[in-house]
Amino acid sequence: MATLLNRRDPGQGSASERSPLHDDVVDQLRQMIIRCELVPGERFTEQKLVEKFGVSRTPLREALKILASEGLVEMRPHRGSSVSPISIEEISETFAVLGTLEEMAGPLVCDRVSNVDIARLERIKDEMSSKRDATDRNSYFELNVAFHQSMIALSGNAVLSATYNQLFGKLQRARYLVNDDQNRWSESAREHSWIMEALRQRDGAELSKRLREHNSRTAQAVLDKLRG
Amino acid sequence: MATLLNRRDPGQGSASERSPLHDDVVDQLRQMIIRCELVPGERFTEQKLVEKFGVSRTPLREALKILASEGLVEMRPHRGSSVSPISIEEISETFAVLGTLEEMAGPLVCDRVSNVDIARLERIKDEMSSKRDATDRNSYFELNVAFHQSMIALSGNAVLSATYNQLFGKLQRARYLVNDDQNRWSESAREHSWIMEALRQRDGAELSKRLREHNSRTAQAVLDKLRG
DNA sequence: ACTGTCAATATTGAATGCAATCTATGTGTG
DNA sequence: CACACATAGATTGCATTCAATATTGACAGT
Repeated sequence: MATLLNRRDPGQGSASERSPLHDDVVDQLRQMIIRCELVPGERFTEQKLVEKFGVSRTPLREALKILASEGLVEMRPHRGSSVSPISIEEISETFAVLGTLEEMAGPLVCDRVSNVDIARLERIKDEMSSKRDATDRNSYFELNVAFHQSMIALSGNAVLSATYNQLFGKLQRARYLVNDDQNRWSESAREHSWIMEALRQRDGAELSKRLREHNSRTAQAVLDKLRG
Repeated sequence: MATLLNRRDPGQGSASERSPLHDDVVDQLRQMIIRCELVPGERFTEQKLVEKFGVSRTPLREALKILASEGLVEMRPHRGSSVSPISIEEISETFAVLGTLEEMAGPLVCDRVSNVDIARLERIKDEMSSKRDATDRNSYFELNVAFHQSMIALSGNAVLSATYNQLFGKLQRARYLVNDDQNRWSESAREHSWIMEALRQRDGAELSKRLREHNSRTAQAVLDKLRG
């Protein structure tokens, strides 16, 4: 059996908190679900997962509970767990809420953002552009997450940020499906530049507008892909 | 959010859909926390809770995990669980996000609401008014939850609704503290009537505005209470 | 007397075993 | 031949046990 126990690096001399076993399982399962290595709707028995991860059922079940609370897994009493199906309706609704949250964030971000923050976002954006070849799909993907979530985090509203991240996570699978579209890819890069421009000028209203535009276009691309 | 789905169905004598043990624990613990019977910040050992609820540690820990994902409980590895402290900052931020979500819901609700829906909301509102004596504080409280959550549910956006409910839940404790203020109570009743009026006229923009106003006033009252 | 270290105890994290429940297969009856 | 029902196997839910970690208190050294 493959026991992949990557404990969080305790190498730092500081009193590092060792992560519980189920955290590893959560991270790995989440990635597998996001990358569609586990087919949406597929039911998995606990036995199978226990063998795959080399842990006992207790931490495994805890992991499933967490993923269920994130909406990636569905658990029905006595009937086992399954990967949540991708619902076009739900994806569409999630994009709508995300758009509203980004719009809310715009002015808040512009009020608080520092030049250092902007530089950091620029770096993420540039790195994203450099990772355009198909080999680095996953890196690009992670950088896109970092870009958007870092942006919203600058609002200073931790609840807003957490809510945003949670909903963003629910879209990851769907985004992943559309992540190989080169046209959308370069279009998205341009939009990121637009967004940064509004941010540099600290124009809250304009930032809101551009974020919403970007959100809307991304939603369109993802939904088209899902339907076609 | 998914916790709202698996409700125990009391009417059916058939044991076809029995709810898991931990659901009861979650419901009871949540109420105790919301009603501040468990002091914020207080740490509880699993042993104590096991004795109190008469279940074993396994379902109890599952319950704690769920409450942790709702933000009512904090769990630190090897250091036990505690009731999340009430942070004024967090309460304030949560109100802000809720206000934005209500604003988003306004037009959606007005586009879809039926006369039957309106009648149901009216009934809730009227019942709320009838429960103004201090003996029925908890009933009033529950009805207020039902009023707001039912309203947002009418948006037809399930993700919006679930997100709203989740954030609303995080505010319950703070609301409970201010729930004995007679002035705010009658003021709130008037605002509910205003809101219903905009709804009956299907004026989405106006509904948004009044929802935000109500949200803002409630936030003010709660935060004043917390600070004073 | 104060502080740092170490052992004893308490408490949580994980694993295993047992009971309850669901699902699938096969049999009998209309 | 279709359908209802019963039984066996599989799977989940819960309880208990074992292991790892944190906390508390005492003791020795400065």
